[in-house]
Amino acid sequence: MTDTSEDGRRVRGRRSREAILEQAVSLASVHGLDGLTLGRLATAVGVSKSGFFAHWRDKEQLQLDAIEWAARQWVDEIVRPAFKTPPGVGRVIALHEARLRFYAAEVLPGGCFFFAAQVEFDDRPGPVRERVAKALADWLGLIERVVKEAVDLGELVPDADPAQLAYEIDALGESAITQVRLLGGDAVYDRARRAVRDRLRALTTDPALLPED
Amino acid sequence: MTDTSEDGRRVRGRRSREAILEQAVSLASVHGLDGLTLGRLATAVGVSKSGFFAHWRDKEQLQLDAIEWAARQWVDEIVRPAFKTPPGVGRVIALHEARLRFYAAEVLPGGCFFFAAQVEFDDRPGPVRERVAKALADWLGLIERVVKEAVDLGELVPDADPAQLAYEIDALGESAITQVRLLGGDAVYDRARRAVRDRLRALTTDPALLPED
DNA sequence: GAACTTTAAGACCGATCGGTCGTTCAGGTA
DNA sequence: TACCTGAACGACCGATCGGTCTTAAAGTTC
Repeated sequence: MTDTSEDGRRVRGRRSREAILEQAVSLASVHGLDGLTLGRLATAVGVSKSGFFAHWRDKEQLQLDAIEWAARQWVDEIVRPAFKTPPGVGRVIALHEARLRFYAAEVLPGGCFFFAAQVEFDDRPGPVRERVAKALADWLGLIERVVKEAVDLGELVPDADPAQLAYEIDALGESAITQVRLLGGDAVYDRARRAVRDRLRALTTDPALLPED
Repeated sequence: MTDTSEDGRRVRGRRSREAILEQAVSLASVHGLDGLTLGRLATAVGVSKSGFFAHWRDKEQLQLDAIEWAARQWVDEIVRPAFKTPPGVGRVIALHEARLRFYAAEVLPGGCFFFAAQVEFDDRPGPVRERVAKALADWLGLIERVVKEAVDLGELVPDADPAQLAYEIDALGESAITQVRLLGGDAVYDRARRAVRDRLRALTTDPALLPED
């Protein structure tokens, strides 16, 4: 019996498992990974609380799988679309703006799953924290690589520091979601967009590579 | 009997009230304003749970007062020291770096009280949310005014956009605390510092106003 | 159809949540 | 002394927390 068999029981199980995970990520983006209680999740999905334990050993396992699910979503909705833009400055901008579009589209009711998870677990040791840290490191590493590509292609000046720029681009994108949710106003997204464009404009070898305001 | 009387009972009450608030801000910086449970707080302060209700009607009132306390701390530890630097670009930098010093000094065990509160309450309606939103708006407004001062003094080019810069400076400072806590490494603070210096250097009328790297 | 596996439900557990109650005690007033 | 006020306590409340146990039902294998 292989993993790819079509055992009707396992198919059913996998479906409800995925339905639960999707709801879990949504709920966690609002209430946080800790505020994501089994009771809330159960009623939201329409499943009995004890039914969870057929799929996950305990809440922590559920949290870890929810992170995995959210990471996949992040790649699908942000990284992959942005990578349709060819390497270079354009791809750096595409990555940043794909993130802003993801926020603006309100894919998750709470705005940003990872942001909530980072703030929540940055000082609580354990596997969840480690997984969240890895997600952040991966994301920063990804930006850094895309920036480095642009440098290697000669589209950014050679002494542009990819790690430094990765920090700045992430920071300028991250703040948008909190400010939008707390203070409202579309101006925030414009500022986040403009900030990165201005920053890159100062470092690009050919201003024509950048879109106008 | 005036408010300034020295009724020993009220003096005692005020002292324990302040001791509780201080602990509350510390705990909330770690566990969040919601994870700040009365039981945890009680044992941390060494007070019985029910004793709280002599001072606060309910948990929400305690949360609101904790925010007030944290706001005062923010002013005392960051704004006031930075304002010793005279108006201009120097004060803009002083404000940003005072914040980073506040983080680096680990004044609060959880890093940043307001950051945690913002992420937690950005989508939960109620007075706590409104108070947190006000705190953010005040902080952004403060940066904006300090930037505007620098423009008016001619230290920044006239078309520098204070609101835009306020967004960027806040974002570049905010990200530091999460990254430091989650990934560690002092390089993060250096990046946050350098980011703002570079940004201002591009807009200043006199490079001598800015410190070297 | 019997044996077995997987998903899911219901009843229930001890712990903890925010909060109320009546009481005690220290400090101040008459 | 008698009385009053404010701070703080222990006991207790219903609700909910994460989690366990037993059982039923659906699907697969022989």
